[in-house]
Amino acid sequence: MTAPAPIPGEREPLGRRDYEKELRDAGVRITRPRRTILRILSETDDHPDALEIYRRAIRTDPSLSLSTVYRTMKLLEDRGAIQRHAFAGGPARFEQDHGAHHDHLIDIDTGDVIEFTSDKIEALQDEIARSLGYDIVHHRLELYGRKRRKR
Amino acid sequence: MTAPAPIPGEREPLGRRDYEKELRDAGVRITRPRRTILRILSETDDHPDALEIYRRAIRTDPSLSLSTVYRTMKLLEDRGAIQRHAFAGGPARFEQDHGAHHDHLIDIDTGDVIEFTSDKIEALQDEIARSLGYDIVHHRLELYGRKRRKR
DNA sequence: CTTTTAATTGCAAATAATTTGCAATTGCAT
DNA sequence: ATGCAATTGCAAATTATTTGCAATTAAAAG
Repeated sequence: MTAPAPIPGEREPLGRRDYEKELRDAGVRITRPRRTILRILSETDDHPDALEIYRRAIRTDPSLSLSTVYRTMKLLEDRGAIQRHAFAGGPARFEQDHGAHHDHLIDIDTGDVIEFTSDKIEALQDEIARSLGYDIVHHRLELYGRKRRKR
Repeated sequence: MTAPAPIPGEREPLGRRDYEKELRDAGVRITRPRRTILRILSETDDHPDALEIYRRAIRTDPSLSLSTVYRTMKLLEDRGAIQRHAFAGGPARFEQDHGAHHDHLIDIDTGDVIEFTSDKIEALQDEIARSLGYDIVHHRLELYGRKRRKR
């Protein structure tokens, strides 16, 4: 399958990592299910969970199984190709790792996820951890909010 | 594990909240299991999960069941008596709601939880959400770290 | 203090999300 | 093309939590 033509006006990442090549070079076999899943991840801008990835995947390859989705997510996470997020009260959701760290604002009404970054917050986090005698290995900052009503 | 240090001059709840009375006044029946669980929560400074609360509870009342722990946690959460935290990759952990909001630093080696607050971070979060057109309903800030080795 | 009765409980079974054992299949180096 | 270890699909297992239901119990009423 060829990648679909880019939709005019749609946001596209500037430089896209070639995960298929990266993985192959790392000695990972590129199988049909993996190719399918990688394509789905590269085509989406949202943060689908495993079941949603599975649903999209079987449109292309009906024999692909949910366990393979889970196994592949694990593999991709370990290789740094994707990020796993456990938002409040729901299944894990995934997104391609596009390099730049960011935090999330989750719309509690729709489940929509908006990404943001704040160097100031990052700096404050480091400062706090240091003052408590710790080094931060990773962190999780999630804002759960509701769209502000115009008034 | 560590409660936030009381800030001198700042208003703090004088004694502990009397949850038993609060709940009774709210029309909640005070049963043996509930009394047991409330006592366990009030006696601990850590963030136990449901199973751990259950284990501690059956030392007092061996007939108490895990489902009752879960049901009681739900009830207490709804009444604002406890807070539920879903730290990365594990079961929900609970703590009595002692009023003051705080965030958590989790020791990735031991599971220990250190509480902290930062007005600056809170303010920045509000600012970010507002700029994205949202009002924050709640948030989650967790730092996962490792104790700094002296050098 | 007994009666009354609806809330609560314990237990087992159900769910939800994810993982795993295993035999069959497949990528890819030869 | 061939061989074989990696990978897959499927079903069953696990983990965390919830729920249906009959039995029990708190607390209101008498």
